[in-house]
Amino acid sequence: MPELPEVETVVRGLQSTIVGETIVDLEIPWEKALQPESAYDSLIDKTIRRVSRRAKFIIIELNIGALVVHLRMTGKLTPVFPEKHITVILHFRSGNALYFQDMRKFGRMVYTDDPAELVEHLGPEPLSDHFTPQRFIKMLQSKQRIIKPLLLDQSFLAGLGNIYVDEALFQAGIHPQSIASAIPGKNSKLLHKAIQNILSASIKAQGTTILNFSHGDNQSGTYQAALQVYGRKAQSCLVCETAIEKIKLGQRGTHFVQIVKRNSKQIITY
DNA sequence: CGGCCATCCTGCACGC
DNA sequence: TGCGTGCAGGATGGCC
Repeated sequence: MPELPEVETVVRGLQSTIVGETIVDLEIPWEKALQPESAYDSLIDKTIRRVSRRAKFIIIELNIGALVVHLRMTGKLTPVFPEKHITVILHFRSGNALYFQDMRKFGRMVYTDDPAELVEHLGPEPLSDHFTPQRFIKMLQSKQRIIKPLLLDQSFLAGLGNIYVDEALFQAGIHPQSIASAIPGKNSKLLHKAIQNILSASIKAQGTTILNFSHGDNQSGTYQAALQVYGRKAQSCLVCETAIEKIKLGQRGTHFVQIVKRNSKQIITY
């Protein structure tokens, strides 16, 4: 499922393929995927000026307004014709096209005059200069919530999903059920560093590809090879050989190990 | 405010 | 082989 690094990878691809294209027609095989209803008319004859990202949202700026896209679980934006699960097609004057493909149909495209409004509820970007360790420590200190669901809350911190949250907590040696405000500053700082390191490394690897759906020359990332705990239930921890546990936390599969013995590092519940 | 649940969807793994 | 069931999950919204 696309999280920040995967969306960043998609955006970089789009920047070199669709900027400058003018939309001349649309096909909408799955009506719900494009909103509002008036979007069809709004998009005709619009030219793509720039493509950017805010957390997991893709912002396709047009000469008037913008198309804000969220891929959710299984959405993909590709210039290559996908055989199945197409929800929206943008046809360009050049003859090229952009296909919105989404097996589970959760993804959405929204045309808006004011894209900023659609992303104003989001917390800080984890890789921005504004997201300092000091700020993160303060953010955690003010929350009595369980750390894992808190990190998944996009209004708290924007861009992390289930995979990278499990990985970051493991790397920082913090139990996913810890109460945020009880985590010592020193460990919050480690978590901040883990979040940034993991996201940066994953962007470099062009993201994580967990589910590859048979055929499809999808541009797949390689970060899955670097995952330490996600999807490794009952396998042994790569640091200490303890079996990785999987529990349900806030309705999400959650992977962790109780104790990491080597380096005398321990997964601690605060 | 936080916790919990349902909703949206489909494909796949599983048991029989 | 094929059927039924459960599970996966990002975001939102309703309820307590």
